[in-house]
Amino acid sequence: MHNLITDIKNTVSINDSDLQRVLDKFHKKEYDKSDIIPSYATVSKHMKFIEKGLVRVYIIDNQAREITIQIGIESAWINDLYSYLSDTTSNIYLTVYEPTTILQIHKNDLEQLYKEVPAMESFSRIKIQQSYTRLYNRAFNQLNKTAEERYLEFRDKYGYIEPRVPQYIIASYLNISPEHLSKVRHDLLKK
Amino acid sequence: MHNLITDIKNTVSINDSDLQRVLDKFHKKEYDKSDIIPSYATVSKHMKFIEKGLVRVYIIDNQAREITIQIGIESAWINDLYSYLSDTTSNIYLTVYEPTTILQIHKNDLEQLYKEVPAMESFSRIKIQQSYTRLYNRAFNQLNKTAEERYLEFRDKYGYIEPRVPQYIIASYLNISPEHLSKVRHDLLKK
DNA sequence: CAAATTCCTTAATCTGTATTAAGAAATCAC
DNA sequence: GTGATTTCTTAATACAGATTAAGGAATTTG
Repeated sequence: MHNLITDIKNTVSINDSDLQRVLDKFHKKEYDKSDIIPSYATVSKHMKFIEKGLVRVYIIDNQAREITIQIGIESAWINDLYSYLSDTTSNIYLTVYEPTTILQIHKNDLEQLYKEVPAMESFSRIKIQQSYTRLYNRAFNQLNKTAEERYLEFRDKYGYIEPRVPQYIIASYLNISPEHLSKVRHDLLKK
Repeated sequence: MHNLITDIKNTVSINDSDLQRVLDKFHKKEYDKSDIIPSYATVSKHMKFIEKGLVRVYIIDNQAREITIQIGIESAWINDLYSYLSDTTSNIYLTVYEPTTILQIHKNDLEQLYKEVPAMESFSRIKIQQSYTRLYNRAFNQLNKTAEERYLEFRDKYGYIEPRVPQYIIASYLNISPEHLSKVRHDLLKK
């Protein structure tokens, strides 16, 4: 649980006994490459932390195209926060691209912890804020950028993820066709 | 403060003395049509509630185009939540389209209230969650829709706002050119 | 290691929406 | 109410990126 402990300690200050109480509520789940983590059509009831591995979060739009929302690796939280927060059915798919260890906590347990360990209420608020700001950046900073600019920004921020997933998944994260990403990369080489 | 009281009571349960304590921390600001509410290049320190009126929230992109993020009317919260949450300088402009009454609370006062009035911590969490889900919907549900579909969805959800602002502002909210919105509307009439 | 499958590239064509331009309609200010 | 300003419409042209198609490269599987 090394990465989880680091993540909590980096986010809030918490003493060791409280931390232990929190960790006790997490459950480990192991997945293999190509596994699907159940999410679609269910109501999300867990906050999920990637202790190790790589998971893609995506939706399928009304033209049957996959749009990648997040490519999560070690120390990322993945979840359909929308479903989790609003108790609605999830539209999100989660698939595993590397052997992956998930540590997850049930919403009920987390909400119980808010009462027992005040730092955790803070923790959740901060995590939701981070999700908000990340989504905001993605939605608006990329609204006025070309495919090439978006790709360069992605490489800049998340370049270390690039070699770990097929290129068409990067394309679907950038919301461009795989063919166009291929062209963008080709054109960049000539510059 | 009628709309604010209603909004708080609709969001959390709170007794009258606590409510009064909360209301005491809000300050009233009046603006006229065409006024600019200071925001750009400052760090947002207030949660702002529109008691009455209409305010447009927008950014200016790197091609000097305005992109409308939110068109807020009575009972809407408007803010650069990104700036407010992350203590960074705001990129957002706020302009007033009708005589407007804003009720605002300072971040310090609100955080103080979290300690004195627990319902307010809940209140903030719920409001941030709502912002998140709204942004999510806008970012992803509209990603795979044509301009026409987005316009129809807008009219469906926020049609009552349409007559209160110029059409080119709706266009910039939908992220299309005013000319194209004009065409979309024209084509819809023929259907 | 061969065959199958998945992934990537190239190139031609197509499409939705932007841009430019200009005039018409509506609204505002004196 | 008239002129000035703002907003909306129409239409021609331009362009970023999608789609389609097909072949090549890489990776996986038996």
